[in-house]
Amino acid sequence: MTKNYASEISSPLSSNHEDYLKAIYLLETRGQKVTNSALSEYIGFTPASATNMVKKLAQMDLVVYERYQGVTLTDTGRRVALEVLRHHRLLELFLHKTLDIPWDRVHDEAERLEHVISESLEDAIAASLGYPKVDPHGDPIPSKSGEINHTPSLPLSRAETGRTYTLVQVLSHDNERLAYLGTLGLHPDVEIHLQERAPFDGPVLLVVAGVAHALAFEMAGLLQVAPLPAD
Amino acid sequence: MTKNYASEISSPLSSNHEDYLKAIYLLETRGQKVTNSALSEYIGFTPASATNMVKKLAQMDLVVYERYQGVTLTDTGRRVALEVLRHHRLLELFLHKTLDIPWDRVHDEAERLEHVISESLEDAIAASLGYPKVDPHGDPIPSKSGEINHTPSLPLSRAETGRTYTLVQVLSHDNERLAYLGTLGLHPDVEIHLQERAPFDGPVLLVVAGVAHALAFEMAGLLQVAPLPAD
DNA sequence: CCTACAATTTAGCCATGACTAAAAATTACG
DNA sequence: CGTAATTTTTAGTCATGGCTAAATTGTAGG
Repeated sequence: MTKNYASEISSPLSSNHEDYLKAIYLLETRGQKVTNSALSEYIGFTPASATNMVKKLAQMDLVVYERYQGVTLTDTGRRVALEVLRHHRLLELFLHKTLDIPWDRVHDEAERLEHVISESLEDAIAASLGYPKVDPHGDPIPSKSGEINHTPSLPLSRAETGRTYTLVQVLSHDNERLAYLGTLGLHPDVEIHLQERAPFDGPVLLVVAGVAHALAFEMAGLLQVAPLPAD
Repeated sequence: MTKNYASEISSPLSSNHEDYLKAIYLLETRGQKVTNSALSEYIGFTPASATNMVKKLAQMDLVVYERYQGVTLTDTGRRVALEVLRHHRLLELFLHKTLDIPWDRVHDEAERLEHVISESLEDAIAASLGYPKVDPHGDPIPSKSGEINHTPSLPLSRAETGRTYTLVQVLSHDNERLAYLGTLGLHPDVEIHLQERAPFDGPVLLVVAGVAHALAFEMAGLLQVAPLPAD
């Protein structure tokens, strides 16, 4: 299990180290400052444990940490986080496409597998999938060198009525929600016609594959869409 | 990662627990009594560590352990060992067939993956492979209910000269040895004609796919063969 | 600007499971 | 059958990384 980032790092990283780094990355992406309590809530440990771990990550130069001020990834830390995220998303797609595992069940499995696959297995998986760019939820898969490109998109809840969009990304890892959305045919790449929006952030009326559905406002906020090219 | 054996077991098992149980199973299969030092050597820890762990496994009713007398699997312990072994061998075959990973590189990968795949992923893998009976080395894959059938076979080093055999199993996990055997075309299911044997456990002359090779006695001892049905 | 409240960190505890060194039991041989 | 050599276990240490409770720091409102 020689890792790509192995050369840059003093001591080997546990699954937990990797989970923390991944969490910090994802929280940083959300924009706000990453406090230890936000981090602890995200990973499901107590704030004290997060402080503890963050200190260790700082010693390894994976994060910059100043007491009471929150935490930031270093370049090396970001490399690690992106590698884990690459593993995760490649695995999700692989499980979905190669083993027909429904998109609402790939996350938990990938969550464990991501920490134990070797670089060469990662490569083999990427090759067998044709070097894909997004996972089954439309989340971008970082490249081997750590680049990640976010396709421009907007939440369906803010889109214009009367227009047709392509669904590019579903911002949820909640199994039940995903299963529900799946029953409506709402997967990335599907076309959605936005028929009507109730006022005051009310539900949304949309048409997918000729069938009309009502969707709660907050649910529509999870659906990132892009206008059709010729629209 | 709800395990099949979960219902029978008090506390969850770590990867290490599973590795110990698997090792005990494999050593038991070899026939001799499983001492803690044999066990410790097999798994690569000190004898003291093995004693330590064996005590814990005994508390969990996974093994029967009597001081200075070695260790034996209970029925539950054997169930766990066979489940891990099933994971391992299914994964080896899956990596080999689905991702074209050479047979001399599947072992180490499977060694880590076996501890983290869910029962449902195990099922999906087994189904996608058509419920196979053996892994790429010819080792039998235990069934979901814990049955395992050893095809009758004999080591090539004890076979009769002048006859043709089917290679059914290669008893080695050493990467280099496997790679070497692979270059000779020696994979399970291949036909081997045993041409000649040097006396006093000397090398063996055999023909594989029309090509003659000399093989050291000990290497031939790793090749389990069965006589051709009509021979 | 000072106090009260919330967020954060520290201190100290626990379980896990490796290790070494010393003690105890077993085995083997004269 | 008793003693020496070997095997095995025990005792005690360490690192990891979670936890709770207490102390500290930051922040917001009067």
